[in-house]
Amino acid sequence: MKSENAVEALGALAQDHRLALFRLLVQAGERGMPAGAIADALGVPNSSLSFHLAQLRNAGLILQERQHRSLIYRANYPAMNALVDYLMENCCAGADCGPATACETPTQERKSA
Amino acid sequence: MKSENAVEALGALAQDHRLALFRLLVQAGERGMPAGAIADALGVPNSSLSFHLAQLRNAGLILQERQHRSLIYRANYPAMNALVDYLMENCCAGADCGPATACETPTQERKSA
DNA sequence: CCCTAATTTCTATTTTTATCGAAATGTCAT
DNA sequence: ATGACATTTCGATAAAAATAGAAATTAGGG
Repeated sequence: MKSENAVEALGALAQDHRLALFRLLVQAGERGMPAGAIADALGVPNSSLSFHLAQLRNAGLILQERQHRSLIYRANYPAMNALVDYLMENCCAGADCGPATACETPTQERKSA
Repeated sequence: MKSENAVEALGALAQDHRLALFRLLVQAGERGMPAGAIADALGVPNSSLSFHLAQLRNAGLILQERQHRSLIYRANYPAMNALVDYLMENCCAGADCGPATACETPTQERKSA
């Protein structure tokens, strides 16, 4: 992961509404949520929510998919993992300090886990 | 961890110089680094560095300690872990997706690990 | 004590970000 | 095609953050 991407991702998360939004999607899992339901859950006007969704999407932290009339958003777990790994890279000057996190979901299911 | 703290911490990390600075300290380990050495490593003017150090410190991500004439800064690993845990809390709608990260160092060494 | 070194605070300027109403877009149902 | 719904884009305003020089602070060495 490049520094620029990490800064962008962190910046996307560094805001009340967006942090709440991202965590909502993280907790919602692979199924995701439509924009309208998110707006209701957060109590943010549509236009504002749309702005924040775009920020998170630009940062690569969430994914968008159309389903009928709604746009469904879901967390990009690999991106989240990459960000956390970047933050903790080469942690602790070589001291043994536990494995890096990973959040694997059925759809992703690579070799590991 | 409260939402406010998380936003503050993420905001502190969402900036080129500060992200580089934090990662530098994360990698430096418990020994930490004096402000001057950090300024050299990052090529940032003292006054700017001081500003950024204060941001990270306010966010609780780094710790300060005086040693002779220098101020030594080091990463606050528990704070980093708490932030990551907050981000990933109740991840994946109950799907099994690996344990939360932890970065433990000799000085911290609590019950776990 | 005084001098030097390390770092921070002050101040002013520029750049970036958040907010939300109103209008535009795109999608489906009839 | 027409109407209704879900969501985004536009535009203007208000608020927050980054930058760096110069002055002030703090601690140690002689």
